[in-house]
Amino acid sequence: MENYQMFFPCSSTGRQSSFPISTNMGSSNVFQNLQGVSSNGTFLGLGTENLLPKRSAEDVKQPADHDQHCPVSSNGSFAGEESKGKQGKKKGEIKKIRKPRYAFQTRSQVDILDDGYRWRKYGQKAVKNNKFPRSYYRCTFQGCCVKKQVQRLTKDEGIVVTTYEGAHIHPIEKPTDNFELILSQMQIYTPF
DNA sequence: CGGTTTTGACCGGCGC
DNA sequence: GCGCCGGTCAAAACCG
Repeated sequence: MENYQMFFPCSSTGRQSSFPISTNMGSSNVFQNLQGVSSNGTFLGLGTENLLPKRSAEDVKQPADHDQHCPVSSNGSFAGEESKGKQGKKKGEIKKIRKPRYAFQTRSQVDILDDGYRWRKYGQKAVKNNKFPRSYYRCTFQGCCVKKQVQRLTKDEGIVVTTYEGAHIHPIEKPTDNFELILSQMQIYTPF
């Protein structure tokens, strides 16, 4: 892996903090950060807000008390119980609760950034106004339903946009290289 | 042989 | 109601 440049939208404080992690910080790289990337309607509602229909905004009493109500069976085919009727529109009281999503841009040659977790790809879609497909990944740890999607920008194909959804319920399984170090430094520099 | 990727189908939300 | 679109499913292929 080479040099990373990450931009974190931290809207909890109202502003957004961005700091590059790079070996060539000197180069002028002023990327629009994620909440502005929606110019083509590709990425919407990023940040710490829940992507909920606005009418159910008051129903969101439990933001993240127990994230792991995702039924993950052992062999990857999650939601295995409940029969498998996909069209059966199972009991409707459990609404689809969107977890907050966090995204950052990375300048990298490769799409797959080794962040220490193990991911399984479960989908890939072509997106409008973008010649690169978007890949959908899910954390393979049992009970952990963190998802991420990876997409390369058309405007600058050296940039990979990674969007995380949810929080891991387990430590990093495969601490590789210095990414853990980078993460620790990020916590140090984070202004809260 | 078990886990992962691929890929077309399917589903729900939303705008018209 | 219909069609578009983003997201997910799941079976088959792939791979170690």
